[in-house]
Amino acid sequence: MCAQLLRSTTAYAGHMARSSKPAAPETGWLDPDEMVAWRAYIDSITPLQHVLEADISEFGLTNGDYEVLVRLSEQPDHRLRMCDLAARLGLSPSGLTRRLDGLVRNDLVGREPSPDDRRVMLAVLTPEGYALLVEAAPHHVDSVRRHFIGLLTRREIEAIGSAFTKVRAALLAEQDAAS
Amino acid sequence: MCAQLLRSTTAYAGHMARSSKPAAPETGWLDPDEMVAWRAYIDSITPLQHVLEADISEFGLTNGDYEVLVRLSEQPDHRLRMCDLAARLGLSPSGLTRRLDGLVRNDLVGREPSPDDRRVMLAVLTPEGYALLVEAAPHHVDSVRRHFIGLLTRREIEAIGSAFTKVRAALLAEQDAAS
DNA sequence: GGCACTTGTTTGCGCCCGCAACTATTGTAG
DNA sequence: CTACAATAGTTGCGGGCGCAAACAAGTGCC
Repeated sequence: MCAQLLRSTTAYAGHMARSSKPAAPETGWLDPDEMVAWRAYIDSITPLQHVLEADISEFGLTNGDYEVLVRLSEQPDHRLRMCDLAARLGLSPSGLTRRLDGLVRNDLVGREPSPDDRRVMLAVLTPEGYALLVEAAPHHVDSVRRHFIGLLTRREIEAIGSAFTKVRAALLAEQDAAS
Repeated sequence: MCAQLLRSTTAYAGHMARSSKPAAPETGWLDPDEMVAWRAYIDSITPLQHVLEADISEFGLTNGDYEVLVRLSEQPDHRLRMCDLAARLGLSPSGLTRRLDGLVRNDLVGREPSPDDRRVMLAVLTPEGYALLVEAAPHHVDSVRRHFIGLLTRREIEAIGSAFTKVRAALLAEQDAAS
């Protein structure tokens, strides 16, 4: 419980001993509430991904595979340019190529050249892929509820929604600015 | 914005068309608030890890390396059994072995056999490792504040703290029960 | 004390994925 | 029209990491 604070104060004390300035550049160290939030978040995300992965593996999918199917299913024509799909998944171009390789092997996704631009390949959800998504989605949602959403109060859910919406927007703005 | 809902309703409609039952097994689909929270969270964690990784790379560290140094620094004697360290990091035994390989090569961490149990190796923070942590920590905290904590209200910080504390506790209890 | 059983760590293998290099188009000047 | 830049995608390479097997060492039971 207070290990998080010990952690920070340990390094902080060391920093204090070596630094001539009284505190960090401009923002300062995390206060107890901030530290609790950050540590709980950091300690949760990895195991949370792991349990979701374990649950979805029942359908022969990885978390990443599932996310591909979801993104394609969101499109009216069930297809998406590789680069757009990569951006939505936060994946590098090469990473997306390999991931699609696996899905294409299993006939869950197809590749087709775009008629508009001969550079682009479209990833297209196959009927099999859509059927598998439809089958897996309720179980996935159930898994999310059991391990995450279902543990929270309405107030916490709303706060997480507004908080991470801001975080996501800031990250998107930052990477847009970098381009 | 409403893509999250479209996403879910798309798959949900497909499921409805194929299922004879009126809804998911017992819990049901995510309502709008829950969906916003889940999607914002899922869309944030990967890019958030990426920016933190980019910031910490200034010190020649990966996020995972940094976490090793932190966990060791939390211990009074700056050492930890491999298996305990692996558990704290959510890493498999083999994963931890390789990660330590890198840190040992850079003299940030040392290995020493435990005097109590000749099976166990202790990972020990070297003076260089501790010095690097002390140097990097304020910048890391600043990065966390700029990309995450600093964007949130006090209410959101408290809610995230209590929410993920519960999530983490449930995940730990679950994996303890599995052993 | 000996023999099974558990625990702690490392290694072989394979998968995932990012980076840099390369190819194929398309867009833009001149 | 041609040359150069920008964009889309794939491939070679290397690093990170999980799983299963191997091995070492401790524990329990007779």
